[in-house]
Amino acid sequence: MTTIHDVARHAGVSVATVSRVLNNSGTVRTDTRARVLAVIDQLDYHPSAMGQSLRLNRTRIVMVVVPEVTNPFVGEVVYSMELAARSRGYSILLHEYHGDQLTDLQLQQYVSTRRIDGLIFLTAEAREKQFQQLAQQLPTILACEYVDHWDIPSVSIDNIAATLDVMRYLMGLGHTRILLISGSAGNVSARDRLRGYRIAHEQAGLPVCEELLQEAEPTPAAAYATLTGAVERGLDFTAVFCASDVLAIGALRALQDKGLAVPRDVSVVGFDDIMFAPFLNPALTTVHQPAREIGERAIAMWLCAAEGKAQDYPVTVRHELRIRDSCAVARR
Amino acid sequence: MTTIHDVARHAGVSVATVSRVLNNSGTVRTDTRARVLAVIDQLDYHPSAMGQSLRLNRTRIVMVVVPEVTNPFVGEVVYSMELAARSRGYSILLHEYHGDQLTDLQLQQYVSTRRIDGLIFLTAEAREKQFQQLAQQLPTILACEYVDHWDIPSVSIDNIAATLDVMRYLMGLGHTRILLISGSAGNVSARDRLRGYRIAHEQAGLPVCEELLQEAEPTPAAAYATLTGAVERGLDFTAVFCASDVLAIGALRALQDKGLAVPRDVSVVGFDDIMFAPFLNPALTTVHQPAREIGERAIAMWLCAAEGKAQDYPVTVRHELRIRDSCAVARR
DNA sequence: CTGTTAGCGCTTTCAG
DNA sequence: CTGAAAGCGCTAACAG
Repeated sequence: MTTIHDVARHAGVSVATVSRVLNNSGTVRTDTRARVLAVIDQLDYHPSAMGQSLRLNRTRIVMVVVPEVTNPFVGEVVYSMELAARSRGYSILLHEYHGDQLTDLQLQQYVSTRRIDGLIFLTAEAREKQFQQLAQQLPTILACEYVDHWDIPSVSIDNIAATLDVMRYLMGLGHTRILLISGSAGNVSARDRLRGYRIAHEQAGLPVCEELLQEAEPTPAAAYATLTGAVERGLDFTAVFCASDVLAIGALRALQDKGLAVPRDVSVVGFDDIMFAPFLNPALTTVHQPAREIGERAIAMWLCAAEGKAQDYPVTVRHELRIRDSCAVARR
Repeated sequence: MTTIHDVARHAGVSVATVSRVLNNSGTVRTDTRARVLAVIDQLDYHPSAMGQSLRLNRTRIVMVVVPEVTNPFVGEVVYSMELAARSRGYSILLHEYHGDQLTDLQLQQYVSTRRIDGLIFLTAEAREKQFQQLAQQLPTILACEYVDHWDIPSVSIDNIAATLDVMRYLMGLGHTRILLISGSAGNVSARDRLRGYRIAHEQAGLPVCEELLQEAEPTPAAAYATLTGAVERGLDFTAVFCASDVLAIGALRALQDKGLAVPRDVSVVGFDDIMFAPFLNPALTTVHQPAREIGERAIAMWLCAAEGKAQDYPVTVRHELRIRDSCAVARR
């Protein structure tokens, strides 16, 4: 392993000088610099990240805390974060989070041992307290969600407005009994989508029927089970609004298996617009979230926060209801 | 920031002693240990990861190189790797790889600057040379793929056997003109699936019709375009075998949009068995890969390699053809 | 059983 | 413009 000392010795200069040419800091005579550069090249020298980290007290690693990489929407956001971070010399440490205490502890460990320079949360989850505590210790950004009473930089769509778009669209088609399948309640997005659901009913002067509010684990299988159960119980509804496309895929199938045609008998709307949405059968009407943009903005905002610069937040990016083939006029 | 020196001072011992109790190394008198532990607790001391890294020359970070986190199958593998790694005190640094020179360079940088302890490749891609070079420098595992002429620990299903299963199933249903949509050619899995395709034809005494061999980017949209084009050109086939479920989703839709019913007119088979496969319409017949198991085994194997222990490889895990509703007897 | 000490590889102040 | 030296936080060899 060749170190800065080897380079210094071979070039006949001190390590300080090598460091200067490495970092373009201080002043180095042109010919000295050339000599050092030549040796660096010849020895194929690369400065040790650990040495630098210890000295500078930063790792150039930011941890991305996600609820489920397996969800293509999350994957897309993480993907763009990785590219954006890398292009700025940072790396992404991936961390799955499912709201358990052990993970809380592990997260705090990462922070305490200074293994990471900062955090980006893709989920604010139920454990807001824990997250707030972490956010106090390191630069932190919230992506995909927004929490009113928490003063932290965030980038997301307006989840409530998006839900209202969906609800108004559905109500415009004559639907009044809309089944909501949301993710677990701790999730802010789920909360916002529920909130939007209620507001829409209020605005339309319609009562919210609590039995139409269903929760499911974030898998198609769970949504399938939930919806199958609802149909079997004879629950009365003409449309289903799923808090994510992942859920919608299970919902679509459950309805079809129960002999209900989509959209003829029941309309279905998803959320996220994952890459599969337009190719489902029927093509899924859903809320498009600019995943790539969210990822890139989150990284940019994190960098900004890490440099201690002031910035405006929350940042709200544009969503869009993509109308495809899974909704029709209510027949009842 | 509290350091080991603070702890030592407060406990009235030397840093060596603190280090000993921290690492359970050497011998420490019970009461001394208790005193040190108390101070650690009181000061809420956590050893600096950077200090340890520099000293021990390891980061406890392993880089996972993936072709596309956005693919749910890949997501699932990465997910299980993250959990498995974490439970052993390691973290996952995510790195998207698309076969470009810049990324090759960045990967080498990570290795040269000793930012990571090792590598796990989810793709062997075209750039085998580059990967082999990296593998020489750090403990490396290949997951999901197997390369005959490359002596490296790997864990994967038997891609050729799996393809043969698919082909025999399809041929058993009377299909002789089977369209193959594979990912980009550099990909080993794609190569194996193509190889299996050819072997099956040979065994059946059927000629391989080159025009039935199609390539597509790994997105449903690309598969959709490819297949739509094939149908429009009047290409004659009764079944489509997709090298991944992601492709199959696009294929399914393309056929339906062209007025071809699946499976009545055309049969479709996917690969991977992502969580959406059973919920598609029709439910997709596909090859199940044990994603979780692959991820866990890969981490275990990496650890083994990192400790310099000998191990048997390649490890072949079980695949399974999951027959669902997207295939039927050929009508021509 | 415990302390002293020498680094791991790097950056940066301070002198010159 | 350059070098000497201190020190980031830690572990481990060595001495006692």
